Amino acid sequence: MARILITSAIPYINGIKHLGNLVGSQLPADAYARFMRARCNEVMFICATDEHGTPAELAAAKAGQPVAEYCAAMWQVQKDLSDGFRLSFDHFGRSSSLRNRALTQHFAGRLADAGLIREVSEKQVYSHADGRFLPDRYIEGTCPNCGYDRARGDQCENCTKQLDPTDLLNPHSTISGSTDLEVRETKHLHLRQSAMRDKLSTWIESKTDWPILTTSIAKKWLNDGDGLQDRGITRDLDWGVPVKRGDQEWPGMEGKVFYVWFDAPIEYIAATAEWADANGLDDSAWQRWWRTDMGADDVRYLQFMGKDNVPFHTLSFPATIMGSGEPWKLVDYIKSFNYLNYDGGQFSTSLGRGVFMDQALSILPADYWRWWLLTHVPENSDSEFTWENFQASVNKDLADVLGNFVSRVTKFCRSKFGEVVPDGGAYGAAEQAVMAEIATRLAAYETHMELIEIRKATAELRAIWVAGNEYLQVTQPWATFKTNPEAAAVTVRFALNLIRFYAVLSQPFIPDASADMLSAMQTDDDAWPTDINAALSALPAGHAFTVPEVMFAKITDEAREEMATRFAGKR
RNA sequence: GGGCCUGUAGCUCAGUUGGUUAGAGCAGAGCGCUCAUAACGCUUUGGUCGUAGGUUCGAGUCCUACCGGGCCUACCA
Repeated sequence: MARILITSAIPYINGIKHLGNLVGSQLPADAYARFMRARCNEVMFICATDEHGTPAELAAAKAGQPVAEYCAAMWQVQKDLSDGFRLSFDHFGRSSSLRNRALTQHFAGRLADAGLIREVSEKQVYSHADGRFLPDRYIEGTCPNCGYDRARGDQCENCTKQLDPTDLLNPHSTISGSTDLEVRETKHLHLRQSAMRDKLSTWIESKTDWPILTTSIAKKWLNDGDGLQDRGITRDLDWGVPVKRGDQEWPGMEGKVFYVWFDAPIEYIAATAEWADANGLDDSAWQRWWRTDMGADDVRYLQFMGKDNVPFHTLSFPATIMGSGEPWKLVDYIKSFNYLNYDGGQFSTSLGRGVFMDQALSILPADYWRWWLLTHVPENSDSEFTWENFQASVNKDLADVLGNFVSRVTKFCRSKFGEVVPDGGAYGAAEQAVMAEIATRLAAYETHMELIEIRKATAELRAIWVAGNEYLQVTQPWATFKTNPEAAAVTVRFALNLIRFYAVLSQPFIPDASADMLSAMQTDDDAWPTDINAALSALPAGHAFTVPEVMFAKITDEAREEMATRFAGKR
């Protein structure tokens, strides 16, 4: 039994996430966590909301709520949705927790003690009307290079020239529209990532088994231009972790907070501490996952994230961990994902384009979405959601191949033998042949999951379902029942056992359907199979079962067309 | 501008260190079955592997150029 720590990138607090966000980290992480638990490993699966930063403050203002109140409400919304999608986090934390506040301040203090923090005086744009400093992209004006009148302070979208806010002609705040802006001197802390460049580079170079997507992004940042740059880790905001040096005040930093990207990854650790607190456990309970001097030396730690998160997880956060000089657990494997597009374009939160998590659950059960998303997870390149593909995939795989298998077997048995596993005869050549095929495919499925090749694993699982239908075609119990009822009994007994077996193997991907199958088979034996023969004999003759309701209703053409229209844009 | 990823059947994708006739699922065609959600099974039609060169006994795989798609480029997170 291994100990496996899994973290999913933490979703930002300002609204409901779309399916592209879900499939880019939380969902594949969940399938992996479920698989690893099923294999009897000790798993700690952590997620949280990322609550700090300017967008949260603005979203709260727009909602007319204090930011803390807004975040608390949105945390509950996101928590309910993650429950709705059956995301099996051991804890779903909040980056605004006191645990994270203390840990973030602790890390900053350690980094300062190690000489890895320097104070930098820089010029920032202050908006009097908004009463705040403005991040570069919240300032718009006319591009001095091309004359485009909606160029942002960080870059002109029209000519792609990189800009400073002070370069813009006629700059104004995108929040209030005010032109009453002023450049002010302000002091900030920078993390001296450049001082750790060689150490980080050596570490990344050693990770030869990581996805190319992960390492190529890290190497780009390490080697581009003058190499890895220092990074500001504080902001002039109200909402965030107050800047402190450990538990001491930090002279000159009064009223400032840490930058979200500094405290967000630390929340992985803090959320595990929150988990311990919530379960009435002491500090050693979470430290054994995170401190290599307190039991975490045998932990395997995996992170799941979209590609946009890679620089922070391969460089900034490791710099924080390494720079602390304390024995914190470093990540062992980073699985990164490309993007999911929506029907020829991108999902867009601002335009309301695509399907959002709350809408998805209001239309169809979680398993439908989980199955489609996990069979199309963008592991190698961006992938695309279309309603036609979704309908075809779900109807064929879930309704026809799996659902109908359960239906035909249980209904046939009920009509010929009653609602009990039939007695008589013994498994023969046909059953052995199926078990041989399944054993091969199960091994492939397990290997793919261990390597986090989710798509390939789903393909094997589907093939295992198909094997059940092939088996029925070969043995034809509806025919043998007329001449040799005992042969039909063997077939049905084996097929009923396949249903339980499918429930166990399918659980990482479609947990609700899996539970329904177990319930219909009236068993709670969900042990992962090690001996195929034994696993397919778990339900003995005489064992009672029930015929389940239709497990997966099909998506009709009319419903598909209606949904395609409804989600085309403007939420 | 720079960097990275990507282009394989109508669609979605596999193709391990270059090695016989390039695979799967869906869609299409034909046949079979009738227990089942008009479900299932079998067979089968589709590809000069983005284009043009090159290396090699041999290239989907390696190199170069070009074309198309995408991402990143450090103050959104």
